Amino acid sequence: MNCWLIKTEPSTWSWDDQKKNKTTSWDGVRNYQASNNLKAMKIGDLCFFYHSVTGKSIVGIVQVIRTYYPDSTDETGRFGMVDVGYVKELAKPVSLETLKADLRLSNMALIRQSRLSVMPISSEEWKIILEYSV
DNA sequence: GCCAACGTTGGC
DNA sequence: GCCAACGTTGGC
Repeated sequence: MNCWLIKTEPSTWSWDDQKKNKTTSWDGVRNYQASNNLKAMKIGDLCFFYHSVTGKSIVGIVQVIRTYYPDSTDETGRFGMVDVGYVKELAKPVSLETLKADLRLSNMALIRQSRLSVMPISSEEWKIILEYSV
């Protein structure tokens, strides 16, 4: 199983929305690198749910429930999406500041490539981040 | 196929 | 609100 981190601006789609709706189509990705990451996701893969701009924290975990398929909101037909379902909320959100302060996480794409919206997370990184969330 | 101009993302 | 980083577009 692989682990991921997906970003969203709370004004567009927030953790509260996710909690209320349980599942959602992760549409709107318009970047090839991010889209390729979506394509590599498998059913059951876990994703950290990150609030960008407002919050700048990992707030919860979702799980892939449908693999890559065409994004109906993309007129060019170039990009796809996956469906994700609510798994759980972190007891404590993990802020970008916290992640940046831990040198073991300094290779994370979240830090090195701030504009990428879908990125893989190594199992070591996943574990470290989870420890901050309790 | 190069690159300038432009648009977008997201941290600060 | 600003701006750095970076992706995309389109003229040549």
